[in-house]
Amino acid sequence: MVGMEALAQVAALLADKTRAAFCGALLDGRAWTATELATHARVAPSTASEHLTRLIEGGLLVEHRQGRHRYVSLAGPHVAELLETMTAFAGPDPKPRGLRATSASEAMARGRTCYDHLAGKLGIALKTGLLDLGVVTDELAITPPGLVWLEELGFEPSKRQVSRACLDWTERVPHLAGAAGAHLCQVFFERGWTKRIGTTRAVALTPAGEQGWRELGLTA
Amino acid sequence: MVGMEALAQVAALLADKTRAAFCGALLDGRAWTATELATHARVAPSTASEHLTRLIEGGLLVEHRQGRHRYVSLAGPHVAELLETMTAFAGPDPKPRGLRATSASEAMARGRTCYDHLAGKLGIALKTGLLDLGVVTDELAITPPGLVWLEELGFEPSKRQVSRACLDWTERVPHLAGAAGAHLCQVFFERGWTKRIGTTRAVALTPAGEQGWRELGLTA
DNA sequence: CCGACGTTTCGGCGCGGGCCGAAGCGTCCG
DNA sequence: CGGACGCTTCGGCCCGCGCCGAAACGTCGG
Repeated sequence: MVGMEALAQVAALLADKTRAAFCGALLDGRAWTATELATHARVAPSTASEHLTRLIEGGLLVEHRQGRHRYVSLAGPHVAELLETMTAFAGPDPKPRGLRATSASEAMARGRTCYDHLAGKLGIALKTGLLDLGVVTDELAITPPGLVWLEELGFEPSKRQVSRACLDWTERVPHLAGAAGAHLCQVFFERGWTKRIGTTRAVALTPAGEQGWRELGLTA
Repeated sequence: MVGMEALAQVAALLADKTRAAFCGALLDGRAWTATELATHARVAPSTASEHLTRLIEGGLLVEHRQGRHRYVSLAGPHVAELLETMTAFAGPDPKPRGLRATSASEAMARGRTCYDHLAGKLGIALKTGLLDLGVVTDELAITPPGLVWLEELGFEPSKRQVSRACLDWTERVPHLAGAAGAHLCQVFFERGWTKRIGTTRAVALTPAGEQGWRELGLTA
């Protein structure tokens, strides 16, 4: 037996820094066009096009053509989970250099989306709040009363795993992922409790959000 | 920002099928010598030596020199977890070809170690048994009475995460990993309840093991 | 219908890296 | 002490692949 060829193929897709940068950008959970990604990773459009084709064929990305645009996004939560695990292992990139980059990375540290759930200090605040309320355990499993609490917020269990620990890159502590984390994140956006900062992944709690969280028994 | 270079570096280490095969072999949790791995992956010793150096420098493997031998093993549970996640995503290799290979892979399907815990049908049997006993929840979190049950078997909580779901490659269902899974596996080996088949990763329940499991309330 | 634009295909360049064999070094054992 | 053995280092080969620019195609808007 030799084995592990399938693993090597997936790894090869992520072993190129341009493709890895694409995936990192797509971790915001939104769809990007080919040119946006090319600009972001500083490569020619033709190069980006080839990379995207390979990532799609490898099952990491899905595309969604619209007119002359080619939108791509992560193929699902399982891809986000894969990227999270690998990033948690590899550690974040060092060196945010320059004033602009520094303030941007500070905003990301305060709060951001991690595919479909909240991360950063905001994500940790949510987690500790849920822990105090008894919605989740220390290991981020949903408690029986916690499930009721979630269902009052419109949560419906599905085939997807309810909760999952996702190691926070900046805080170095796990935060809440999985279906429950995604649902809460979605509810917060729908109610205007959280808002994206510009067009980045960074997220902030609005004044309405601070009040809403207090009413739920959470603390920002 | 470009980002994700660290991830790309780790991915590059696993993107080569020879290095991936090394890691796959080491997933049995034991230490292998350089030549054993070279033979296993069908490359020259010189080639293997270079690969090992890179994997060690990358933090995936640790070495342990003993006389003229160079033993290597996975650097820890976090590496096993990384490999599991990637394998779960990539899917197992197809094609076990030949009679010998087929019977070997059937033995692996019946029971094997997955780094430091049980996997295969045996691992799933353990999981469903623990579920029936109320030791773990559906999502593989340890229940409070379950923790007591484990401590009666000599388990001591540590810094390591108590329980974790690990997707079983052959059964396509999660089984118990983490500190609890590792402890149970260790206890079973110590008591002679499980035994390795030859020098492979495959594991079988001994007659003593069947009785022991029954006394604990588990079913094989 | 024409020009701008996003994307794709193709050819070609250059580098990185996986592989081997030969040679050398340290260890073990008779 | 000498030969066998496990491992490493080095040189060299070659393939794969990431990159670009040029050219072509389809879409959109005026």
